[in-house]
Amino acid sequence: MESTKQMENGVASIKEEGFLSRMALNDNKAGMEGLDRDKINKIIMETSKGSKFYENELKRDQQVNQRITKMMLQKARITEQQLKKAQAQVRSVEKSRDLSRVIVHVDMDAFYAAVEMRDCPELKDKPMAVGSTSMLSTSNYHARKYGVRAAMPGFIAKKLCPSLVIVPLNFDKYRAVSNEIREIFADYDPNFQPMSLDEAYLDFTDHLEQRQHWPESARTHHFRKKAEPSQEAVTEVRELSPVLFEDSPGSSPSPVGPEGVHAPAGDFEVFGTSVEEAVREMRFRIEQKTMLTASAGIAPNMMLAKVCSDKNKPNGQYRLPSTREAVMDFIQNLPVRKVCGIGKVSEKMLNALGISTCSHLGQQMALLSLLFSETAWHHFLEVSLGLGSTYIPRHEERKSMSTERFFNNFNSYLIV
DNA sequence: GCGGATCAC
DNA sequence: TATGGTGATCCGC
Repeated sequence: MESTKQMENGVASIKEEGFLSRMALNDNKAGMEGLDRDKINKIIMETSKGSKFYENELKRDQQVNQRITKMMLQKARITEQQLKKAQAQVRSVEKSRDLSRVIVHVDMDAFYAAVEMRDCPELKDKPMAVGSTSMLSTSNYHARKYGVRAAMPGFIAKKLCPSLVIVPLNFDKYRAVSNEIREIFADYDPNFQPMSLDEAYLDFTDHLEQRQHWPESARTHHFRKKAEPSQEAVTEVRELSPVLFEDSPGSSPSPVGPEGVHAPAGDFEVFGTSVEEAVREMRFRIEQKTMLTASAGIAPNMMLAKVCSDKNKPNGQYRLPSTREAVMDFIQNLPVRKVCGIGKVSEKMLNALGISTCSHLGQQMALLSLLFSETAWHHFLEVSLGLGSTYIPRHEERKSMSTERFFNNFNSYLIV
């Protein structure tokens, strides 16, 4: 489904079919819809050709191709016994499904770029990226329209978008903002797990239980006040927030439901007691405190929450209901590449077997048990069933995670 | 165990 | 001119 058309365009005289999957623009992330990928990839390839980097990538791609060839040879035989074993495992893993937790993944929108835009309003209208001529960390929406994105070298980005402004990294500033948002995270889950400066997993379960008994006053939050409060304070403040994307979906409109959720009437807003309201409240507080927006995903486990947080990015949220049906529906057409832990190489190997979505994964478990390691296979199995971790380790526990995982895996062997 | 590969940020 | 730096895990030796 990928690059044959591009190859015909003479982008490269490379025999290897999938080399572009390594080099080319990665549209796995948000904000890349509807741009001229062929043209962008052509520039990327032409600029890269002949460089040390290019040769190295070529070599590594050939190694992957060898792995695939080897794998295809093994594909030949599959025993009845292996098929039975696969089915037994599916049943035992299914029994471990836990839908009782509410896991949230939060992710700041274009974090570094958004911080720089906030602090330098002239940048708002310009295509801009944070990093250097060698490497960009992130870019704003305007730059993304040109194909400029994270992990792209700045000098290639300049070819794609000559007017691009590159702002150097300002880690102290990002750390300070990160501390601000982490204070808010802690109100919802004191054991939240930060993944980086701008991203975290939270377990909302306990918060939600308490929240049911909270009075409105505890769920009321104010808009940021200006130093000299004018009548237009609220709207003025809203304009301060950096506009990241033109087609931002925005927060899901607060449903005026049985809880009586109201649109903001004055300089404050009352949030309801549902998960969605709690997460909306958290994002509201982040925006009021930092003038930056965040996106969030709500799901019964970490793997799903992460995928969900990408769904309505930027400045949006998505909730996946905690039922087996909803989860399986959601998984059905989900590309395997979207799943945390499945990267470029795994994707390419799975594609070689005709597997591109999670439902394909489920259909091919017997085959995969023959071609992949026990741990990789087990991971694929969980993904195909929409399973993931429901336990978020606290900071201190992270170091002992390796033994933790060992025991979990070990136990699942014993069950079979 | 150790080095190489993969993955995520 | 020029394609990150780091930490974690897994795999095969």
